[in-house]
Amino acid sequence: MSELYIRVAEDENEEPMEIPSEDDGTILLSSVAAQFPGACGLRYRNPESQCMRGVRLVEGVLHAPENDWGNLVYVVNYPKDNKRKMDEIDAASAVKVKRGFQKTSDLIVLGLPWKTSEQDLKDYFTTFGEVIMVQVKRDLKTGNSKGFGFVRFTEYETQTKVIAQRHMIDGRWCDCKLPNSKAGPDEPMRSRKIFVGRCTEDMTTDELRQYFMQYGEVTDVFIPKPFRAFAFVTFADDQVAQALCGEDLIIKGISVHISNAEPKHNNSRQMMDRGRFGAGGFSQGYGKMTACKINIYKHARVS
DNA sequence: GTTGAGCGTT
Repeated sequence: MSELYIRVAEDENEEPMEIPSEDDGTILLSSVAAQFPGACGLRYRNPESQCMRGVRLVEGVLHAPENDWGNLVYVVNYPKDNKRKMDEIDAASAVKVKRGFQKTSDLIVLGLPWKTSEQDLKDYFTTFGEVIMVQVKRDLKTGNSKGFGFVRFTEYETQTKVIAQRHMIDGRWCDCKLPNSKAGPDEPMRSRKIFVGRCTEDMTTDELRQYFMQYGEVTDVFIPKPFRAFAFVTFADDQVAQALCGEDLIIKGISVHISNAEPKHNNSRQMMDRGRFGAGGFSQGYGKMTACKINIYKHARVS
C-alpha cells in the first residue's frame, strides 16, 4: 500500500479533500490537521450498519479500518465532539472558543462619508445585531469626521457577519475590519505560547506537536538544548494556549504541567513593545501567573 | 468650506 490518498471532509455533505497516506498505509493526524486545523481524529459511516465509526488513532497515527481505507469519505473529528475527562474541560472549552464562541472586539469602520453621524452608524449596524458602541472619529478642532469610526457588537456571530461583507453606508462602500491597533484593555495581551514543564528527554518536537495538535493549530515547538525538562509550544490561537494553562496533561504516560510562557527578557525590541502593557509584559489579573513564574524560576531562566 | 487610504485625544 503506497502513495494513497483518502478523502476527508469537514462534514458528510461538504466537499472532500484528498489527504496523502504514509508508505505503510496509515494517515498521520498531522496530515489531516494540516488541512483541518484543530482536528483530533477521523470517523466514517459504516456502509453496513449506517452508523458512524471512529478511526483507530494511536500516537498521532490513524489506522485504516480492516486495513483498507476503501472509497469512503472520512469526516474530521474536533475535540468538542469528544467526551472528555473533567480535567480536560478547559482544553475542550478552548476549542469551543476556537470554533466560534469568542469575545467581541471593536471593529474599525473604514470609508465613512464625511456626513455620517454616530446615530447613522448605529441605525445601520443595528440591522445586523445588537450594537454596544459606535464612534465616529473627528477632528477635535473642526468636529469634522475623519471618515472612519468604530463599532462593537454584543454577539460574536454578528461581528463575524459584519466583517465578512462590504457595507453601503450613506452612499459609500465601507469596510469593517479588526483593528491592527495595539492591544487595549478590552483585548489583553495574551501569549500564544505555553510552557510545558516536566518534559522527559525522550519527547521529541514532533511528538509534542502531534500531541498538542488536538487542541488547535500548532505553529511552533521548541525544546531547549541541552535538555532542561521543559519545552515551549506555540499555538495559532492565543485562546487555545490560555485555556491550557494550569492543566496537567499526560504525554507518553508522563504528566506534564502547562503554564504561561514568560516573555523573553533578552530582546530589546520585545521589551520596548511590551513596555506599553506594563512591566510584566502581560495585563494584570491573570491568577495563574504566580504558578507560572514559580515553574519558570524553578526550572530555568527563559531564553 | 478641500480629502478617500488608513487604525482609536479623553
